Amino acid sequence: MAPRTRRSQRRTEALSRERIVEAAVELLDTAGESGLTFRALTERLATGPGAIYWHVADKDELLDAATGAVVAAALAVEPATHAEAAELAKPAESPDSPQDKIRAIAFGLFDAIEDHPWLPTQLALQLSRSPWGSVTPQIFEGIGRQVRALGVPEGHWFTATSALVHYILGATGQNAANAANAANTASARTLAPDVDREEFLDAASKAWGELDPDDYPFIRAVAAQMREHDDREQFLAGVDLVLTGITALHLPGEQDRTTPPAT
Amino acid sequence: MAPRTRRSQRRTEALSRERIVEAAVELLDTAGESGLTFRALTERLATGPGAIYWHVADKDELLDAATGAVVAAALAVEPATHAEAAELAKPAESPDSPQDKIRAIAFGLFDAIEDHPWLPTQLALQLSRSPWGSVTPQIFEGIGRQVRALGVPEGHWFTATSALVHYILGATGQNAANAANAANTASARTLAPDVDREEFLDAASKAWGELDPDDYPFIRAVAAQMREHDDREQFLAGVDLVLTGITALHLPGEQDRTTPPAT
DNA sequence: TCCACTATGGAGCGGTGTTCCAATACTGGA
DNA sequence: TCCAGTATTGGAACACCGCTCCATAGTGGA
Repeated sequence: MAPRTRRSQRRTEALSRERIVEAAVELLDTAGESGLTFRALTERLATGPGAIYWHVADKDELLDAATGAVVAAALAVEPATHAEAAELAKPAESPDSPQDKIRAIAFGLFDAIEDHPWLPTQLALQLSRSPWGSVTPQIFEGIGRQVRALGVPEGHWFTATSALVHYILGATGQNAANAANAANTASARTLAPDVDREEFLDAASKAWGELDPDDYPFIRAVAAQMREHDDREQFLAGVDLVLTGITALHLPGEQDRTTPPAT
Repeated sequence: MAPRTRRSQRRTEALSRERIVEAAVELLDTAGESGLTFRALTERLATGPGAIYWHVADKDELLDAATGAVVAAALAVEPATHAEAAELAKPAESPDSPQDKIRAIAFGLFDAIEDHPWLPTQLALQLSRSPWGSVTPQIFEGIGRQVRALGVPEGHWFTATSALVHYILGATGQNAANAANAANTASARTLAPDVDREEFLDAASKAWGELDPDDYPFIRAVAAQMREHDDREQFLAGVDLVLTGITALHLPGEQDRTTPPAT
């Protein structure tokens, strides 16, 4: 059982589930997924494993909680923060449209991986391990409300929402690797603009380019675009693609409100 | 280094990377992800860890190889095997259309999780860990060729293919949990039709239905559909949704060839 | 004052991935 | 045919992990 009431102060700040989760997130951020260890955690919190296990059942549960906390923070950001990206692509569209809100959620998660490179892996794990956990529903709910607001008929809510969520989580995950590289060196947003990100993409697209041309003609063909693409733009294009599918399929009267044919 | 030439027979079948990967897949299938242990592997192959490490660098590399082998097998199945599902939804469409081939690939992977419940987790992990590995390109290439065949302009190949691949892998993953349950009891295809699958979905949708109605109104609303939906049908609907987005966005002249407005 | 209960920290257990190394199987050349 | 020398093997040992168990300390109520 967990502590029920808050008690008087101790010499050191009392241990709590929140403090543990917070420490776990920091460890994940600074030391990577393999850095989150009960040993490291006990050292950081100046306690023993037993104390931690009184607040948390499992390492899995701890990972769940850490992921949930980060996702909640990412979803709680002011939607306007990410409006730039949305307006970047559709200046003519109402800024409060469900489409824009979906894009805002998507970018909220997309941007969260910059500080938390371990996020996509955990999201993917929890999606395929326990979809009914505490974190997947957060995302599903956020996207789903906007799908409903779009006017999608109720019978298709699940499919439409799933398509969006899966794309967002998948694409976010694919971009995790480079983000991890960028984050490992110095503060991410500084000038020195991703020297090793280039290096990394070089290696990746080189690896793809070196695949057997007979077996992988398509991949070799897109390897070039891979190197030049802008992550956020590409990501947004994918979200809009799914949005287009939803509106074209379920809102026959409103195709014009979605992305016009690309240039 | 790996063995270069095949040698004469030994008393026991010579150890080889193939034999190791094969054993790993069997262990994963029968004992789950936690069942793949170097100890279990050495016992099954009647050897020591050192011998295995001469053929395989890492446990990660072993998992990669196992995943790659299973994916290759799944993609190699006769496309007609899964045509049923495609025709189920669009009897009027040419059976060899790129759309149908994409659906066939999707169902190939979808069906593979029945025998290999660990697949989606590994796919998700490798997608977010090393997208340039040996398994992601296989899927990307297969889907990408059909995207190209659809007539999508080259500049959008990457986005369109990504959207499809991410949806397929994500949705496959989400369905992994129930499949795992179904597989754990007796042979999967037998009569006794998923007693515990129902049980499982009950628990899942019940858990969703019990979420705080104030925080999760949307999820509670779809929890009902969740229980009744047919996995394959739902999965197909998602694939078609993305396909519709692709054609509507990039092939303005051919919307009529894709899914008509649902009933 | 005593007691039941919450909460803590540490010793230690079983198990894991991995390394290291001595011993063996095998090969090509003398 | 024998003999280096390399390719391959099996097993002991290591460092580390998640986790359990337990003796103990703090706390509030009777």
